[in-house]
Amino acid sequence: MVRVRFAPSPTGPIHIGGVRTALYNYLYKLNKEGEFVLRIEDTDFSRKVRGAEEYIYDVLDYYKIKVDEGPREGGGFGPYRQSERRKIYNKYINLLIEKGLAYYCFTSKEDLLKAREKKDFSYNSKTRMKFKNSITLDYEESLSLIEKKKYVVRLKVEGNIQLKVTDLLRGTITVNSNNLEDKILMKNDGLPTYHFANVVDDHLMKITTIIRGEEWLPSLPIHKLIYDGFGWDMPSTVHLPLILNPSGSGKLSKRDALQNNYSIFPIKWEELDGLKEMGLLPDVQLAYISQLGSSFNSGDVELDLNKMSKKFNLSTLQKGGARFDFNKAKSLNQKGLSEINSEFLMSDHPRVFKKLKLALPDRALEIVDLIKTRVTLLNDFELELKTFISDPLDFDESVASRILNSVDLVDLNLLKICIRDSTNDSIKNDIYKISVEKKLNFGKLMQFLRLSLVGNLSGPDVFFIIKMIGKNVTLRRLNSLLEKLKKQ
RNA sequence: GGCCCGUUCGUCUAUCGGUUAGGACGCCAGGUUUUCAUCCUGGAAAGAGGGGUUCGAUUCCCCUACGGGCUACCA
Repeated sequence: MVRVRFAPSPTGPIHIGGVRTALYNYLYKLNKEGEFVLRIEDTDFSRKVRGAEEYIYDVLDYYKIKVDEGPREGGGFGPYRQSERRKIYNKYINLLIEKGLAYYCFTSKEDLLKAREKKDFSYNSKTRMKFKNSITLDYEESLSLIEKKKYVVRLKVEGNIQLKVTDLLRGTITVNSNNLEDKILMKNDGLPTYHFANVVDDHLMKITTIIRGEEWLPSLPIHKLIYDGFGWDMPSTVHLPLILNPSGSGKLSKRDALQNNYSIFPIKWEELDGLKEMGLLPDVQLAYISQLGSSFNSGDVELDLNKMSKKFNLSTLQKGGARFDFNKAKSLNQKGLSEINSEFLMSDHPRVFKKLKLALPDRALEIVDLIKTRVTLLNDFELELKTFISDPLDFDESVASRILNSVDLVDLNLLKICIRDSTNDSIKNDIYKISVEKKLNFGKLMQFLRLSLVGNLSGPDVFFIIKMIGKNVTLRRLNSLLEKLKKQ
């Protein structure tokens, strides 16, 4: 049974890098018919942000990623918030200390800071003898310091050992333990650091495959040492390439997004708009994100999670970092919108279509059916739909004068009669007939008609608009423009 | 600085020793259309550099360069 986990820390809104990690874990779980665990890694009290855990759940809900076990769902391996697992960590850290694989360290933060002023300082097998810890101090002294609770627990890393770790994506990596530190496992506040909590939890929660970001790769040897210390098997790991800023310089950042008018967040966080607010469909977001760092969903892009999971395969993963490209996401959105069922679209996004439904309840569906092929973002509907909801407020004057240069205002009045006396199906022919009879430019007549209906020269098919808004409204708009021009 | 991971069109990617190095987005040109958009057709566009190994390297190895990550009592 494959068990995967998504283990974010609630230190702020998760961004699409986190979403991709969640997505790949979820797809892998679906593909292998396994289980998906959500674990909240909240061991850093000072960085904890209110609402961040709710945001994680909101985002998973939004994308329809279903959690099998987690803080809200429960499960047989809880609690699923690390802050609620202190007892467990205490038990296991003691085990490690008893085995002589970890030790108490009494060096203050200040002394540590001082030691770091020396270049290339590392707290390791060579330097640990220079500090106060349960290895250098005698038993009595250590005990009294431990009782004062002013200690951390460090992993005892033996020097000069060639360590081998294997990553499913990156193969075997060899590191000499001289390059490793005696990492802190338990902090002064009695909570574990990431390295320790992570290993203990993944083992206890029976995680079989760890899929996470590449930023964790350097600490893999430390984790390996902890697993070995306990005599536990290490889960398989996959370290995903990072998602980079569009410019390619560095990890995805909020600042870059803000400056370049895109978003790295799924949904609104405080004042920050997410991709949702920018008008991207959730499944399009996911499909796009799925392409960053892998090829399983390129070509005929799959938007459905279940179908996506059928294609998902670890062997399609890429090793190099991938830049985020908002324009490509937009293009995918345009395709997604043109293919989506209009009824679903309207019921999923009621706010976008509220005014239209009010104005033309019987025709809204038909209008959306057409307009959805013309827009890129959900937000574009507002502009495109305006024509069907209300009369244009003003007209492009330069276009009007250009038309009047070649067609007389009196002749333009013929359009009114034409529309009044025609049926929906015959309008086009009738206008064409007039243009021939009166030797008028058909194109110019059309331009004028469009100008009166829309206010400028772009927009959907004129006759579609007329059919939707009806003859009365059409004549009203036509009249309004004619009157306006007559006065000039 | 040290350690680790990477590097194919501008971008996301295909290629698992022999290909005219393929696709997608973007870009350019043309076509369809009453306009804009869509849509269709075509085009320009890539193996970081240098050494090996091999009959043959984008593919395997080494070096260099460049990029990224880590280097907290943060995750």
